Amino acid sequence: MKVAAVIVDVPTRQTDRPFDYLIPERWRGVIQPGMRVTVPFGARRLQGFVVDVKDHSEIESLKAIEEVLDVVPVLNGELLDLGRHLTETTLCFAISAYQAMLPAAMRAKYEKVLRLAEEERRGELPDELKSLFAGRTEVAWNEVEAAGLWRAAQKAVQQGVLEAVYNVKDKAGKKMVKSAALAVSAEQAEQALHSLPARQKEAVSFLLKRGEAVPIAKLQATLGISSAPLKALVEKGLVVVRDVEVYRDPYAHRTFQPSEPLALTPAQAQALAKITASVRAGEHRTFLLYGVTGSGKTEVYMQAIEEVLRQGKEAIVLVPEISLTPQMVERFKSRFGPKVAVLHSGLSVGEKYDEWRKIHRKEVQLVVGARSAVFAPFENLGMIIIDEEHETSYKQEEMPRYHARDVAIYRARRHGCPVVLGSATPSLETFARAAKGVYELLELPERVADRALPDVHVVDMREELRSGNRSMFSRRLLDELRLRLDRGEQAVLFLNRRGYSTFVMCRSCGYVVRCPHCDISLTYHRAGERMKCHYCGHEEPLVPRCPSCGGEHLRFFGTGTQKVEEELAKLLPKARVIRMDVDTTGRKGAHEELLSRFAAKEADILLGTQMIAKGLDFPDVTLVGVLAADTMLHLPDFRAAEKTFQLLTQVSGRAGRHELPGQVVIQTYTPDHYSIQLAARHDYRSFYRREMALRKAHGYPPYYYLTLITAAHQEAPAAAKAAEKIAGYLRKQLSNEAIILGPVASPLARLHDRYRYQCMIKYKREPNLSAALKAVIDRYQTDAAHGGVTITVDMNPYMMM
DNA sequence: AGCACGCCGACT
DNA sequence: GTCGGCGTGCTC
Repeated sequence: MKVAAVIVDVPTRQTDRPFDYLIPERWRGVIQPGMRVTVPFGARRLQGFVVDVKDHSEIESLKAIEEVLDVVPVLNGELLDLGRHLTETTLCFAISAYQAMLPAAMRAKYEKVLRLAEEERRGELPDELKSLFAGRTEVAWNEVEAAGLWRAAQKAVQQGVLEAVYNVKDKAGKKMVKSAALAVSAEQAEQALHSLPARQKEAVSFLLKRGEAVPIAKLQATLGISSAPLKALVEKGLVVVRDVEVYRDPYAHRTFQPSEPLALTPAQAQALAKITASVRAGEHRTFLLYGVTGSGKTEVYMQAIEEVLRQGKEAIVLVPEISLTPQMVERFKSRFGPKVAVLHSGLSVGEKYDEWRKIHRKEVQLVVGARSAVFAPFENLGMIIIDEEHETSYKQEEMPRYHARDVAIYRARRHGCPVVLGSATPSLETFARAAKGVYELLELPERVADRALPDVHVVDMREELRSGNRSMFSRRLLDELRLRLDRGEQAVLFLNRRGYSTFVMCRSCGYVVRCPHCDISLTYHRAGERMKCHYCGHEEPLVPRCPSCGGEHLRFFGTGTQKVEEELAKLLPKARVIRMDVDTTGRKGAHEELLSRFAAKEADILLGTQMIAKGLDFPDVTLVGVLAADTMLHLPDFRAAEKTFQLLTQVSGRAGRHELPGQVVIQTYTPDHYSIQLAARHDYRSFYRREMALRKAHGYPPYYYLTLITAAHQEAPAAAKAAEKIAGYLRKQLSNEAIILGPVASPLARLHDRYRYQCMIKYKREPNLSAALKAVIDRYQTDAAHGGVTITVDMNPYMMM
C-alpha cells in the first residue's frame, strides 16, 4: 500500500476528485483513509483528506505526501461515506463535505513566506527588498504585497535569491498547561519528605495526595507558594515540569445540580416505550414526537437517552442554535454530567475543538449541539434526536447545503438506530410523512401537570388605528402589561425586527435610503445614529437631509426593537425592560447574562426578536405579546404562512408554563388570516389540512420537490443571460413532468453588488436531475466563471431569496 | 483557488 | 526591442 488517494483543499469543480500521492516508506501501513495530510499541489502545499490507500496508480510520476496531521483518522469509514453521499445529494465538492464534518480548528490555515535562499546571496537582493529583509531571513508574503514589492520579489524568486515557502498550519492547537508531577516513585518521595524545607515539603505532599500532574499555577495558588520551592525541587530531581494537555472547558466555572428522571404522563410513557423498544431492537425508525408546547418532550428525550446509554451506545441531540440556551444546556448537564459534550456557535474555535476531541476519544457518550453536531464522530450511535424539527436553521445555507434531518436519517439507517423528531408545530413535510406512515407518530396532546394552553387574543390593529390609537401598542396589550407590572409578574414581548425603523423615506420626494450593495432598504439604528444593511452588514451614518432632493423631512417607517424599547420607556416609565436581539447579544456571554437577569426578576419585560421565541421557560411569565404578527406573512416564500403559524405557536408557548395561567396578545393587520386564527386556537391539525391543500394546488412541497438555481453577476444582463441558458438546457434535459419556472430576478435582486436571477425546478421524480445539474455546474460554472458569473444550486431550498 | 505559462500594447 | 497587462489551463 504505497499510494494514497487524497482530496485536496481546493473547492472547485476541476479539482473535485482524488489525486494520487506516494506514501513515503516510513508511513506505509500508518496512513489510513480519513487522515489529514499535507501534500504538494502545483507550486503550493495544501491540506487534504486521504480517502483511499492502494498499491498502484495510473499516474506515472507521483509526488509524495509531506506530512501526516493525524495519528488516528479523524473521519471514520462511515463519515467518509456520508461525505460522498452529501456530494451527490447536495452537489457540493467533496472537500467541502469533509470540512463541514470537522471543527473549524482542524481546517488548515495557509501562509506564504519568502525565504532568503542562502545567506551569502543577501547582497543580490534588489535594493527595495533589502530593508524588508534586514536582520531576518524570512518575510511573510502579505508584508511584501502590502509594501507593493510584488514584482521585485517574484523576480528574486526566479533568480533563486529568494524561495517561496508554503506553510500549512492548524488553526488552533491543543491547549497545554505547564504542570508539575513527581519525578520519582511515591515511596521515594515519602522518604525524601523528611529532609525537605517546609514549602517544598508541602508541595511534594500535595503532589503525592493528588497522584497526578498538577498545573503549576494551581499548585502555587492552592498552597500559596512562589515558584522558588518548585524550582528547587526540580533541581533536586524530585519533581518534573512538563506540558500537559488540558481541555478548555466552557462550563468549568459552573456547577450543575444533579437532576433525577421525572414521573411521566401516560402519553409521555407511551412515547418513551416506543422509542426505547426501537433502541433495544437496534432497528432504524423515524419517530415524530408531536407534542404541544410545555408537554414535556425534553423529559422524554432524556429518559430515552438513558436507555441508549444503558445499552452502551451513544446519542446525539440537535437543538436549533437560538434555543441552545444556557437553560437547555443546564438540563442536559444536570442529568448526564460529564457524559455530555456541548457544541454551539458561542464557543471559541479552541473550545469546539476540545469538545469534538472528547467525542472522538469516546470520553463522552452524548452530544448536545446545533446543526453540525449531527456529524459527531460516534461509532456506536443508539439514537439521534432533533428538537424543534421544523426549524429552518437545520438547513445549512452554504456548501454543503445539507439538512440535518436528512443527514440524521442517513446515519441512523446505517447505525440501525431511531431518529426522534420533536416539535409542537412539525414542518408540513414531516407531518405528511407521519400521516403516510413513513414516520411513526407519537403524540403528547396535553401539557404536563394539566396546565392549560394560554388564552390567545388577536387584536386587529386596523381597528385600533380607526379608533385613534396610532401607537404600536394596542390598548389591550398595554392594559395587560400594566396588570403584570401591578402584580409583579413578567411579560415577554416579541418583534421580529431589530434596529429602530425598517426604512427611512424622504417626505418631500419619496426617496428611500437603500444599501449601495444590495437591493434593499437600510435599517436605522438609534445607537450611534447609523443606517445598517441587515443582509451584507454595510453601515453608514444617518444623513440629516435627503440625499436626493436635499429636503429635511426624513421620516422613519416601520418599527424595530429599539423603537419599541424607547416607546415602552415613555408609556410605562416604571417598567424595567431587557432588550434581546443581535445587537445586544453580540458580546460573548451577553445572551446568558441577559436571561439570568430576567430570571432573577431584575426586569419586568423581556423584549426581543426570534431568539426569545424558543426554549425559554420562566415561571413568572404570564403574558406574551406579539407586536406585529404579519411581518413574515408577506414575504415572497411559500412557507410564509407555515413560518408564521410556527412562530406564533412557539412564542405563545412561553406563557403560563408553571402555576400561573398564561395570556397571549397577538397584534396584526390581517386578523382573519388562517395562520393567525388557527395559531390562536392552538389548532395545528386544521392548519396542516388547510396549508396542505394550498401546497397541493400550487405545486409546492411536500407534493413537489424543489431545486433553486441562482446566477449572480455584477451586471444584470450577464446574470439574466446565464440563467436563461441554464433554464433552456434543463428544459431539454428533464422530463415533461418537471416544471421549470423562470428565470426571474431573485426577490433579493441584488446582494453584495451582484445582480441575481433564479430558476425554480419543481418535480416529483426526476432521475436525471442530478446528472443534469452537475452538467450545468460543469459547463456554465467553468466557462461562466471567467465571465464572473457564479451559479449556485440548492436542492430543497429553505431560503427563497 | 493560486500559480505558471503565453500572447498582445506602451515605454526605457 | 522589453516590461507588464491579463486570458487559459493545470495541479497527482
